[in-house]
Amino acid sequence: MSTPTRTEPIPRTGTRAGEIRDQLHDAIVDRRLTPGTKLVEDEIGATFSASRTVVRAALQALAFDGIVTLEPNRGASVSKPSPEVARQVFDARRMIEPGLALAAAARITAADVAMLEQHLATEAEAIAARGPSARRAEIHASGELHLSIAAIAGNEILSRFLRELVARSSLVIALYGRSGASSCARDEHGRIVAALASGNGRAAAELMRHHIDHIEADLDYQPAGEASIRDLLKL
Amino acid sequence: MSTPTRTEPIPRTGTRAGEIRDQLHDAIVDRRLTPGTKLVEDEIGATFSASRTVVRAALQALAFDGIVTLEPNRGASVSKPSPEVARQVFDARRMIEPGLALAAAARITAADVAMLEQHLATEAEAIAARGPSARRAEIHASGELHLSIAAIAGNEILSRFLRELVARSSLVIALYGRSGASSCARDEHGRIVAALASGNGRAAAELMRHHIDHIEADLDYQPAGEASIRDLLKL
DNA sequence: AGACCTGGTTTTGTATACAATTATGCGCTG
DNA sequence: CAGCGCATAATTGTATACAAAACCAGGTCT
Repeated sequence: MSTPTRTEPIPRTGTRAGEIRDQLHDAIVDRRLTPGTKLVEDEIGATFSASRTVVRAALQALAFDGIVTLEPNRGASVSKPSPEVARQVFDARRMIEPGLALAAAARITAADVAMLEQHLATEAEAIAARGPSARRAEIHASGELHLSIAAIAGNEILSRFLRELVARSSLVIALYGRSGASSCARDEHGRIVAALASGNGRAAAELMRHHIDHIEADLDYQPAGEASIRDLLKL
Repeated sequence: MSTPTRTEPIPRTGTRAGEIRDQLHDAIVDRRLTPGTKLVEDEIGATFSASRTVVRAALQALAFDGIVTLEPNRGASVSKPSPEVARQVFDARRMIEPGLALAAAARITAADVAMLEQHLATEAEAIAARGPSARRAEIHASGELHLSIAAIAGNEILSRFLRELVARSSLVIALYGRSGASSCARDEHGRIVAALASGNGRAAAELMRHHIDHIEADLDYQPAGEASIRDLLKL
């Protein structure tokens, strides 16, 4: 390999696949890698100076999360959730997140409130800024807020579920979103945080439910790609 | 779709690793492999005549489901969920399953009802019979009923979440259960199915919530193993 | 022209080899 | 006889080799 000497800063074993998985995860969630992109094992391995063995482990992990699709003998690619799956993602979020908000309201501390408001500030900053990098930061901050609320609720299993749902949501929005209701969403985020801060769990849960409705309402479940051709011919 | 029972489980990599994963999954869920059991790659490979490569993929998949724990450089073992994790499992089920029952009631067909009643019959049969094999069948049937209700609700993502939660529940019950409230549970299963069959979603959801409460009430969250020694010394 | 074979190329699936790490057993010492 | 090192065995982490499958391009036949 390219490392004849043992000067590696972090030679931690077992962390290599996790590193690659996280990098790919971030790249997919903030849309540097868009749905449908082929993920060739050799390329990724070359990029991260790792063997296919560890790359495969990383891809498998992402496949479990549903954001990468593995087709036998055909390799991995960034998932393209169907409209049906997209609906299921938001149904699942509607089922989980209001309850999570309710639980969070019962356990939230002053430090938690400060952290959430920090997230809001970061998000506002990203929204105000221009450029694709700011868009990525916005997506990241928005997801982070939802995940932070889940973390406050204190259930790691549900947090993990939500992590998957948030990641899949990003793919769904990339495919079916019609731009710009983000500012609306940010305002809703503020209200949710306010409700949580005042300990009003019921209100937070209700706001969260509406928030998810609004996000989904901004989508246009027209199948992308080949189906759009078919639809165009019909019109 | 008003799908039958067919819920495709989890993304499959090859077919080989999936086979091993499913076999191990079943073995863990119906307690032929108990919490803490070491899972050595070579042994499993020899058992299934497969190389360590595929075995590792299978173990990784099970680790992602939370029923196998992977410690770096130390290998895999059947998970021993802590009382804390156990509580989180049931909290998560309380958050998901009543809503799933509600959704199922709105979509259930006559064929679905017949299938659920078939499950009830199988379960009753297993309960009546003696021996460890019957116990395994009982556990299996009980889990299958919950998963079938999820399948009727028609959300594959939530079905997968519940699949994980049911599997983890089996580990939790193996560790902290104090035997025999199963018959009680079966009765509750019958009532839930009846509510679903009559289209009474609210009732089904409420019954489901209580059912989960009852399952958890039968647990004794005393840490097994070393902690019990400590407790014994204190008494 | 279009469908269809066909060879070479790419990419994945699986096994295996070797290095790194952890577990184990045994003799030694006090 | 308990405790401690140290050599050795087991086991995991990672890279690589090779076979099978899919992909691609060009040429042939109808």
